[in-house]
Amino acid sequence: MTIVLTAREIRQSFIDSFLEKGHTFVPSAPIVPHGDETLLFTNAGMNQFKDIFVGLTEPQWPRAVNSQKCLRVSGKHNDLEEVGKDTYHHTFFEMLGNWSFGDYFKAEAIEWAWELFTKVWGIPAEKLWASVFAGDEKDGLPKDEEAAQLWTKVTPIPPERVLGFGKKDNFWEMGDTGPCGPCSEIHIDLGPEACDMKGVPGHTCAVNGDCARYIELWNLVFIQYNRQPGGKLVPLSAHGVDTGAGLERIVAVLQSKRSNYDTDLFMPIIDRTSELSGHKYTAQLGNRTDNAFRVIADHIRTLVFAITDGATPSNDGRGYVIRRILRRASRFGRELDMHEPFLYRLIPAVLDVLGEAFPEIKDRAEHISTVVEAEEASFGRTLDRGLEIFRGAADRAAAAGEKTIDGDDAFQLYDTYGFPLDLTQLMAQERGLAVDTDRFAQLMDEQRERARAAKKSNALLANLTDSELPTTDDQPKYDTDRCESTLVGWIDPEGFKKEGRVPTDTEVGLILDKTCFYAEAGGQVGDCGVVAGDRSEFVVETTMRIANCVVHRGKVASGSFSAGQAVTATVSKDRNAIKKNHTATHLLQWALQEVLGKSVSQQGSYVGPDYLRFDFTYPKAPTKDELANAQSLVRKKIASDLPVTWTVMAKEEAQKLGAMALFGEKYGDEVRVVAVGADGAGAINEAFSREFCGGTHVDQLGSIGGFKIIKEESISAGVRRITAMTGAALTAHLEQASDVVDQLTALLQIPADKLPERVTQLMDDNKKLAKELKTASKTAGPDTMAEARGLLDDGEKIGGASIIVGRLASTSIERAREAVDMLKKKAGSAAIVLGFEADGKVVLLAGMTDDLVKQGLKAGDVIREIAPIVGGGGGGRPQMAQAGGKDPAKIDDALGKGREIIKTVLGDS
RNA sequence: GGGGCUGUAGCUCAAUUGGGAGAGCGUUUGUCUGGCAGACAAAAGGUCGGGGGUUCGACUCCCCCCAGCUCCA
Repeated sequence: MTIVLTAREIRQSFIDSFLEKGHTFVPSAPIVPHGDETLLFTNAGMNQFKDIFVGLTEPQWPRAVNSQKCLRVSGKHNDLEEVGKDTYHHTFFEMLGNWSFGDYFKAEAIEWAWELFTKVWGIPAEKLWASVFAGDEKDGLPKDEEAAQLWTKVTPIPPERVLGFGKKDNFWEMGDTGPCGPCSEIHIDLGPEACDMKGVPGHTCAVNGDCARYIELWNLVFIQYNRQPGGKLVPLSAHGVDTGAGLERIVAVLQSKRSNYDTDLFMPIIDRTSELSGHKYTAQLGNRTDNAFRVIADHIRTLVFAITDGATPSNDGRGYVIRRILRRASRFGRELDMHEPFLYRLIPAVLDVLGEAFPEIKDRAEHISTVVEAEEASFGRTLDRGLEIFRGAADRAAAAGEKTIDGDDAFQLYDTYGFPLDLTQLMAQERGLAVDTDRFAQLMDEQRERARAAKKSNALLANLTDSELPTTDDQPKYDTDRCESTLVGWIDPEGFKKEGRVPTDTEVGLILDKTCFYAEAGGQVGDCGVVAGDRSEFVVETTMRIANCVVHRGKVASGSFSAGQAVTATVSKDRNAIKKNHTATHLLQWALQEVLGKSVSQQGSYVGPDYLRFDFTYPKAPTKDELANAQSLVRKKIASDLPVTWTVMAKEEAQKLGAMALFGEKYGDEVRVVAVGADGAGAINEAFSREFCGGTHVDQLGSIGGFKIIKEESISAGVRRITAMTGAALTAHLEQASDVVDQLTALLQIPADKLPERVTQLMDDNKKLAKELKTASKTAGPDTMAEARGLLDDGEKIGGASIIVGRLASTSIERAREAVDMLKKKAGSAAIVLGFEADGKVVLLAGMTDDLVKQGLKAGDVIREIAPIVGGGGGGRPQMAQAGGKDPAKIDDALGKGREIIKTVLGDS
């Protein structure tokens, strides 16, 4: 009898078996790579080791083993569209891997992989096949004979089951440049019955033969080359091993399941979906509802992990990818007749499956749920609006007698209103219409092209893939803001350099052997300041870190620089303000947790010289009182003037002390802990606030000076942002505010505390007066109505129509218009042109009753003719038109002309 | 980073080529019915997102900014 291992046991046995072989377990890096803007999400096990393979940094361990959380939703590896259609594509998956950094190579990698498969997991050896790289002429690479021979030497596999394949299958590259090498894969033969291409003409089951009978289980990559920007391959001196085995697939094989979705990694989620929707999952491919089950199960896993690690749905970057995945899942929920938010109700099922291996998702459960539910609701609104617009487009197509909906309409629906194309097609189909998808695709390409054309790269850092950057000693940043150092080299758009000179006015990134500048990290901005040589000066605008190298970015202000030169690095005075803000940020987080509870956890922060910003998870808006309490707690601590200390300790130890870490941030084995309220590193357990933090801080809380929350707002569902100020910036801010108050009290001659009341009263009074004025002006002043009646009495007649043309005393446009209306009513049939002067300008009004309009006499025409006479222009509708002008002396001329036109038109008819 | 759309009464939205800021719902008051549901009538409620510009005149046209939605990267 065979024992079926659970996914949890399989993951653990992989790790254990490599621990026994001298590997160090390295926990999964966050799925959202915080420091790396070139990568949206962690998409391969090797991401966190990239710097090691590229040679930017030294490995901490010769061998490592891990289970990496991976997301494949964008860029080179994008599996989003494939999910659900088959049994094995996922957006989120775990990659099991063992690693050698210049340590063991092909022989051990092959032998240990075989041992794990056949001995530990008991996969029958006769079902396994191996593949090796068969060489590539274009790259001038020979067949990987070494690997081919090792297979038969270190494992009992017969030579006929070791096959060679080309670059596509057996040469692995991370990107266009960088470390790469041939790889060797282990495939399993699941037997003829597993083939899903039976009956396809010309199909024969084979390794890499596209059917489900032979599937790849493990990829062993032998890193031995570096691909340079021109495409040239250079052998690496230090070899490495990078292996990757998708946990989901391994679990399916070991649990004898046809599909990854049938394993205990997915079934609990699918079962829950089934409960919620009332639909049954039948594990069929090509079935609409089963497809939906798979998509939903896959996507909710992705959402849980991405949101835990700090991504949040938004309209650009990572957040946008998250939003799209959520919407896709929500959309597929409709296939299962779920129209209300449901995804958030699947989260507990995901926690049950993966919460033990990745405890961080449990800690964030409430936050994930808030975010997901809010976003589902928002998508519901988007769909509703889209439905309206779709109706319009479909009606238009139907009215024009078309059988297809315009590609432009479908695109607009998608591009502007976020209405999915497949939904548009589905709904079109229901109305017997098709969608012009060719046109849609064309518009999509145009949009892509526009975006590409607008893209500009960060030129300074464009060519660093190959550079071996020196390590900078930046320990002085914690002790001093001025230090002596030596210029090691610099980075310009061509890459890292140490030969030649950097002349005046050039923008580069200087690299020193030692620096007191703080490189941007953990929310704290990079320092600015000056790097000075004997007769030269470099102004540092910001400081950043690439691997272990600190780059001072800025411009040569005078003289020139060359490598080897002695320099003095001086950090700007802003540093003091930054320190105050950073320590205050820690106090704020502590105070918020005191007041709002433990659901407050840091989501991000900004610490600059002018102000600080702290983003944290919290499901609703804190009340005024809660904010005031938090603020007062912070101030009390500042007044207490307790000391701030820091120390470096093992990560486990720090965690035991309860030090707070940023969710989704990656930390090394040794961490720096900043403790507030402890006197010296030995007393760190006495501190009331302990945080993992590499930033710079004040020594005593008292020096922060003051603290004030300036603003509290929501930045997305479940995430709040507090902006606050300290020190000199706060003083300046308050100074400015108090100046305004002083001016107002002087102006209104009342005490400051009465200001709001008085201003409200003034506003009310003003409104009242404006209204009174409006009614008063109807009765006061010249009696426009009477004047108008006078004009009517004096007016001549043509046919039955009164011709009323005349000048009024200065009045308002409104009253004059009312007079025109009155005249029309009174005369029954009338052609009216009135003019008057107001504020040195001219206003002309014309009005025609409908019967005259029918005869061709239009107010607009008349007004357009006569307006130029008073130096203006005008227009309007046939019944009523209006003009303005600058020359009051010509009013009578204009009126005369108006009379003439009216007579001409009416006389002719 | 680059496009598209939207911003008008408490809410949902109208306003022809630039020329009277409106509707429905809601609110308040009054009337009707024994009370409620409701019906009828009246009223209140607007920096037309903000700032420039063009024009005699801008909700409307142009430019900039802000906010929301949405697509591409």
